[in-house]
Amino acid sequence: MTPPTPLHLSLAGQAVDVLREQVLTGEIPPGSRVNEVEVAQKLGISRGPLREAIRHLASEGLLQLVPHRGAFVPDADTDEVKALFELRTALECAAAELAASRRTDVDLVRLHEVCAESRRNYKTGQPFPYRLDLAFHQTLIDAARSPRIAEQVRLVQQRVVLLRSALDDDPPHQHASMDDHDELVKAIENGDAAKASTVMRRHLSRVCAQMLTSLNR
Amino acid sequence: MTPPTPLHLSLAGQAVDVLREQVLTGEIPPGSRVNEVEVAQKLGISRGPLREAIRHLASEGLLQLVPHRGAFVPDADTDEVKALFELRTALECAAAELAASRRTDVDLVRLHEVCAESRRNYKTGQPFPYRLDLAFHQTLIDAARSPRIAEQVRLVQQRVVLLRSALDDDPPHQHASMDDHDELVKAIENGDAAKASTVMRRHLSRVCAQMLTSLNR
DNA sequence: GAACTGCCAACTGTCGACAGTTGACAACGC
DNA sequence: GCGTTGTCAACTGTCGACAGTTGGCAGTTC
Repeated sequence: MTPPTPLHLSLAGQAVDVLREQVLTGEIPPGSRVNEVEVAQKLGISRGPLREAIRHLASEGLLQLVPHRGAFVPDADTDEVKALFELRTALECAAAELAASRRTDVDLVRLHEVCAESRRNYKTGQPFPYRLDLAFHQTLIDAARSPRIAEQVRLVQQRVVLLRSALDDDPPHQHASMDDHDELVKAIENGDAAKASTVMRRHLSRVCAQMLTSLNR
Repeated sequence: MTPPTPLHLSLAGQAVDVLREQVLTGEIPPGSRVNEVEVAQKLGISRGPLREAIRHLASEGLLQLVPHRGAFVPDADTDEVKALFELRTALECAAAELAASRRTDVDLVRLHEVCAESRRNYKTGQPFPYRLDLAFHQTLIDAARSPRIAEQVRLVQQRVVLLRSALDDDPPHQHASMDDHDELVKAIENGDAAKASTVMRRHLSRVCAQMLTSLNR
């Protein structure tokens, strides 16, 4: 039981969750417009809370607001991918450095576990699920113990997911990614911040390059 | 006259500007609450646009939302300062590296000019104005030519300004800061990304330490 | 006197309606 | 035919009012 728990999310909060899901899964495709009255009716709420939800998602970069025109799902674009990965690199390299000096034994166990699951999945011959890639980076971020950096990384990763859905990207090259991840864990385990940062940079640069290839075809 | 110019910022947009100013200058002091009806009346608008403005500022970190209680100006707090400067260091070090490899001659002129103005100000014996410090960092960020990083840096610096107003911080040590800035410009001029990053890290760590001292007294 | 209970005012969350703007299409002039 | 102008429907921006929640205060009980 949760006695005085306001598990009662506001309508705006619920709308944020639903809309975010629909945007990230591509249910609302990139480039399309979000009609306030239409969506509000569909969700069974009035325009007020929905507007708040839209503005919130816009602040996360999942929607673009145009005055008097409405909200649009941003489309993939080369410059945006580059700019986003420059930000992601700055954040995640810093996180990798911090993780190397702050990680606990529990963090290491978790990191190894994610890597192990990736290898198990690899043996099945199935494609590398984004879920596992995200899980790895999430675990690493947590090990860095820097709430503000973690917050920003989460937002950036969210936008990367959106970009992927926009350009139906191939799944990441599992073998290369797995090796990068393993090397990262090793560096973090050894407390080698410089190495961790270098590996992370190489890893992200590879992922970015792949997305740019997907974009230009 | 501005014929078809939509220089006509929406009421919500105007409210954002006014409120941001009031929060950053401490006119609405840290810890205090923003009453929707009261402020809306004062601004001569209804609660709708004001709510949007409040939510927007909350997404920038200048206000904290508490369900069913309202919006509060966040108060200074040691952990928050540390976490914020970890984020700022990650972003500005990356920016310094990028600036070292991307800066144009015009960028260098601008950077030198800001440094020169700081030295001129120093000779007058007046305290180091935040304006000059901000101008330097802003110029450096522009030279990095990374829009997403620039955007985040601006948000972080804004929160630093808020923290300063919260703990009526001493102005930065002009001499040390000026030296740091000069060294940074030199590294950027030489295209030495590693050096630029190192100097920036030292600079920010010094500024952070000073803020923490101000906080504990 | 301390703890509990029930009320109350203040405020936020939500709604429906009106006003202003935009983009598109049709009518018009050349 | 092509550019211009006028009109209109659709949509966003804004408003005022109602409903639900919160924290505090008075009253009650032990």
